[in-house]
Amino acid sequence: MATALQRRPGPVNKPSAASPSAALRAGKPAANPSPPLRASKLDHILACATRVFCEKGYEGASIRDIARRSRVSLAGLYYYVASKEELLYLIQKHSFTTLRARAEEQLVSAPGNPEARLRLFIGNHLSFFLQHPEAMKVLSHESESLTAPYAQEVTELKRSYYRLCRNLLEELKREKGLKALNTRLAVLSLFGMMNWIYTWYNPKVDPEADALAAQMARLFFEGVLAAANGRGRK
Amino acid sequence: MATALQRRPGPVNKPSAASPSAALRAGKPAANPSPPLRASKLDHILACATRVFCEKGYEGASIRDIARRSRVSLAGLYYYVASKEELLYLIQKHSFTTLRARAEEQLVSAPGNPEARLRLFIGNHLSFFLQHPEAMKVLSHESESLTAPYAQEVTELKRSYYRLCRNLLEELKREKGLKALNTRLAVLSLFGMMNWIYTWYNPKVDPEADALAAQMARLFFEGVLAAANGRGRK
DNA sequence: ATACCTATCGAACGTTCGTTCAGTTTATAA
DNA sequence: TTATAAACTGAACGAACGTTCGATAGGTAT
Repeated sequence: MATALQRRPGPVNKPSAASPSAALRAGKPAANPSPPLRASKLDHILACATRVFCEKGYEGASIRDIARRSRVSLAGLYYYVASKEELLYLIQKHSFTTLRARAEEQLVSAPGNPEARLRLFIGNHLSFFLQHPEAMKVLSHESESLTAPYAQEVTELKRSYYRLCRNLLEELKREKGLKALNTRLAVLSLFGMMNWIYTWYNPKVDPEADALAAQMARLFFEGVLAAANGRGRK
Repeated sequence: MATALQRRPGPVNKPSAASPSAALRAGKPAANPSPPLRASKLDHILACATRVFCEKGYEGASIRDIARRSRVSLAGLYYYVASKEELLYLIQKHSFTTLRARAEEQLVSAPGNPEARLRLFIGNHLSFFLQHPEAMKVLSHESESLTAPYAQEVTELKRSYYRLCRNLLEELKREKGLKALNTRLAVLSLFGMMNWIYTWYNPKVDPEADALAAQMARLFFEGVLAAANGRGRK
């Protein structure tokens, strides 16, 4: 999971120690502390950091907030992570990777019909969104908070995910002969609909993921299919 | 323009001085400095603050950044504004107020047809968005950054703007008998499409405001009109 | 001249920030 | 038991933060 990027930037002045996260993920949890934490403490820290970033924003959150929330000492955090920025990077990378992996997983075992495949994509995006609201808010809201070396890799992931969706729409365009369809604009509008959800979704009022996906998909498809041909109304 | 809220919160320990911004806006620019700034220095400061908040985010931006950008000394800023938060508040309030005012202005002198009126609303939102991209990004991105007393007033503005749009859609629903239409979901999806633009819009690649509005409106209407009746496809 | 506002600023206040370091404890291996 | 490395921490570092204060000009009114 850790690429060359993981240890390149940042100070990390003790080159003797191998990547601690790698050491942790390997079988040996080593020490004494309470059983619940042993398995993978980095994951625990990342989960806490996600919630803190979600609540206060990346810049507004302090490392001390995260240390308090995860019940690790301030200095202890730096045993697992090189910097505050790396925390955000790991969160975004992990979220995007699993989001895209799920989408691809659903698509390989799916019908060839472009419209059905797009529906799957939308359903996957929204169900993931509502299953991990904090992570998705951090993904949506802090997309500009990473700098030089970290930002590139996440941007790459984002682009490939966007491309996946746009390719599906372009298949649909070909199949249905929608000459006038601006696929870039349509896909970005679709992402706008979906990613904006974190600003308004209220589980007490709004439908669950499946129904939400169905409604948004219907709105999107009827719009795309009807509007992209002649301008005539229904 | 300044309501009771303007001077209530924050320290402002010199009760003798009247609201400086009010004093400024009144006819007397008073002093010596270069002609271009005299007219309304607060507006100049707000414009600079908007750009800084847009570039670095509210939490990531420092008062010193804004002072440097507006060529006012650090302490000088506090002659015009009580706090950093008031800067954001004034920006958001001003943007929302003029956005809503424009929309209402367009709607009073418009045809009674609900669909045409909604098209006007969308066109107004997008043209304002692309005319003031920095301000709209600050509006979209920093909607959670204000706290107790300030946040309420801006939330109120936002709600009334949202209500304006939703009422238009409910008129359409009634007119066309769209029994199955969830207007809350539809309106929030529309705002999602529109407000997400700040994350991707590129003037070199993407259409201008009018064309953009036309395309998004078409996508939205065809989707709403076709999808809200029976589930049948075209 | 005197008094009084408006507008402005340099310098500092106290606090919080991300990060570091020297040191301690704990678990494993010899 | 002793040596070694992993896991962890209290205390501090320097820098940056939002904000305040005392002082200083210039303009206007008396």
